[in-house]
Amino acid sequence: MSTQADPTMDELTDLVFLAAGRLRGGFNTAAAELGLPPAQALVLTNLSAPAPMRDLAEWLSCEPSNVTGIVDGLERRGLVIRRPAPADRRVKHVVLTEEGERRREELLARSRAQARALFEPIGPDKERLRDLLAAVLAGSPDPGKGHACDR
Amino acid sequence: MSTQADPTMDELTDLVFLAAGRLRGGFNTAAAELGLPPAQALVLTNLSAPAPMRDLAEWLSCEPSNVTGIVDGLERRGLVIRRPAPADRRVKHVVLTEEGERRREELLARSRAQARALFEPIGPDKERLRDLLAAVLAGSPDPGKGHACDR
DNA sequence: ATGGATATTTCAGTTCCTGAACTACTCGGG
DNA sequence: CCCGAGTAGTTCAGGAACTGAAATATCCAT
Repeated sequence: MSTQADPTMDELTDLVFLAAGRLRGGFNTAAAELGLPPAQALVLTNLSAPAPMRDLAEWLSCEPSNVTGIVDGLERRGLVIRRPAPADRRVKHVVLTEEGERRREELLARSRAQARALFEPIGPDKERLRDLLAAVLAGSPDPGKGHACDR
Repeated sequence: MSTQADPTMDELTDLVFLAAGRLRGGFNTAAAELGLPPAQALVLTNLSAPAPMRDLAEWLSCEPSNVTGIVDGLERRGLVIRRPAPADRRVKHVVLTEEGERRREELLARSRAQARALFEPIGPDKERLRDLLAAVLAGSPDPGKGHACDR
């Protein structure tokens, strides 16, 4: 296993970060326009259905104690409520309000528009790019601490 | 310009975020092992040569006032000093100390190792992936606020 | 009923980040 | 030479994200 510099590899990591940065920049801008800080907006996108705090923490790759604060913010803004799960009253489901649903749709729409604009240049090669990235990610298991935050 | 859902596009954005998340997770872990918070580690990697605060802010896509705090942290840790530029005494160059240089090398080594591990699965297709991403990024200009932070 | 797990919260402490106001310096024109 | 416009950096107040440890409430198996 060589430890030499690998220019292609370095370019590749830079490009992945740059591409993610563009997407994230667009997402954060869209979130800000809707009056949402990044982490709260990120959680919102993940609420296609009610979800326990625990799942959100796992999805965000962060400590559960952190999720408390983020969901507090969403609750303050009236976009979400906590509903104790009937089956197990320890767990609380985070559920979108009507306003939360609206805000989420708007956020997704804007986010997708950003993505479309970014990937426009390669047009037909979209599938090829997707397959390559999928192969990369299928390769090694998630080592945790991915930290989706600041999408 | 259609506003319909585009499954390929959505997969693509998810994959880019996932890939970036893996890299970032590895980077943050490496940084933590070296006793550095993410943003400070990130700045460290960008100091291949002394740089004015201004340039760092631009590279990070953040406000100059933010860089002050980050560089303060690096200075507290003795990894960096501020040196007024002789040509223009308004600007301060951020310069690595000996220890800073060592820490930077170690950080880069670990970061590159992570990247190698991640991209291993696609082996020979590395170049193809790089070219596709390069094409994507060459397409539209940087709208700013990319926020490289939390690499 | 007891005790060991699990879900969430609370709290203290750090880091990151913005926007506005401020200091220090540069540089061109009168 | 001095003045004013512009630029680099800092300071300050405030918000948001994050961790780790300790506390609370609940579940479940014995």
